[in-house]
Amino acid sequence: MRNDDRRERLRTALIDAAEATIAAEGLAALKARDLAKEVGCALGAIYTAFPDLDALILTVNLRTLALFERAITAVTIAPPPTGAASPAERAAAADTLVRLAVAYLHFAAENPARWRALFQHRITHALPDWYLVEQVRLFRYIETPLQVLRPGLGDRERALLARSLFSATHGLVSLGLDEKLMVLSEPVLRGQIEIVVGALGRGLAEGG
Amino acid sequence: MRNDDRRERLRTALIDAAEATIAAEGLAALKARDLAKEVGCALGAIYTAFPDLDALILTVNLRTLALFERAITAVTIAPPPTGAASPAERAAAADTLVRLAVAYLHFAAENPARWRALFQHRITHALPDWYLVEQVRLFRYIETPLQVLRPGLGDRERALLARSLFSATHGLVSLGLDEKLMVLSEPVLRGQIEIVVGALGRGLAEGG
DNA sequence: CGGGTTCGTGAACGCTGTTCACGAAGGCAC
DNA sequence: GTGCCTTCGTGAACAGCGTTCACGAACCCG
Repeated sequence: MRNDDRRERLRTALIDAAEATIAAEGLAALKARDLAKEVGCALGAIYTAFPDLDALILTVNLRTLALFERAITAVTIAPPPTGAASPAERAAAADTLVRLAVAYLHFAAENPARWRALFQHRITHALPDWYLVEQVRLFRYIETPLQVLRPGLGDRERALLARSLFSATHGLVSLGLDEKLMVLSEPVLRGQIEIVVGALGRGLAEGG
Repeated sequence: MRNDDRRERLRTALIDAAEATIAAEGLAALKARDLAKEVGCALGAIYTAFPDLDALILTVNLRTLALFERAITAVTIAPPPTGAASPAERAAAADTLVRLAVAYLHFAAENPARWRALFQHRITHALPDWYLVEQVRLFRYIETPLQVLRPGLGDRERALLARSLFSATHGLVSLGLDEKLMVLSEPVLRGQIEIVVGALGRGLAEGG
């Protein structure tokens, strides 16, 4: 249908424009009227492509997650071989955790507005499934080295610990870059992450 | 002066009403018109007592910080004696870090709306000095056990590490309680905090 | 009691996201 | 091609927000 084509064109045009605005000026600068003007459609047309601006923002955030994944695939390790890991393999796994955390910091520092939109955005409705699936998938990057470091953990415990490790790292990056509590330069913050995540890896490896 | 008295009455009435609203319904429910109706003043009168709602919110947040301090004084340890700490003292310091983190979680879980207002609030202007001073003061609760655990650290490094430890804990609590990433019950989250902060303490104590 | 100053008042402003009656445009039967 | 029906974008309008400001009341002082 010609109509569906136009709808799809409008959708992508809106996503592109919203992404550009968020990346350049932040989530707070995203206004419905500006958006309509940029893509050359009427104000109400936005709401034929998305139920509300929240849904549009969520779609932009999905793109950000895809961008982020491309940034961390470089520091990933292979899935663990069956059987006990050697001390060297354990050390490599701990090191991967640190590299992942540093990669997270680096992405946040390089794409501050995009990255902030991921969390600054306050949800009213429940998150859609396709967004949650993406989150779960990304956590595997943490679970893999964790499986080497703590092979005794069950699937649920490992998934939970992976989320906790991410949360801790996110706290470091979030408060370190945001001007609310402190503003740290990226090198200083990287040092802190290496210290904290490094200590975490050591502590997790030794503590039973 | 009679006028100054009324201004002061208005100020405290506004803070009280704002605090009650934030505690009961969250920061998003705080509206200028509702506030004026509750304290029985005109809409414009709010702006004779505070430059804008942000300043009022910040004052409420200061009260929250005071509340929080009362909640953590119970788990504090005495300032470290000069000289090297015994292994038992080091273990006690590591344990204090865990207890502080758990106390932070507990406070956040008990006062969710108040606590969220501390961070949900997006700043436009720079934070006022009296607010920053309060923040610095509260960080000493973390720095004290840290000084026992890592006596070799300089003042700046210790202050930085204290902020990093707080940031990591805040990440755990923030993402664990907020429904964005996951919703964990307080006991489960407490377990995660004990695991992560415990591992952090061990890793920091051993790693030079 | 008059005159000057100070202060609260609330209608109004500018901005927001979202809606909806309307008119234009597309598709279809004849 | 023509008439009709449906379908869809349009943008004025709505409800709500924080903030402002001319105005009138209330106060202080001589």
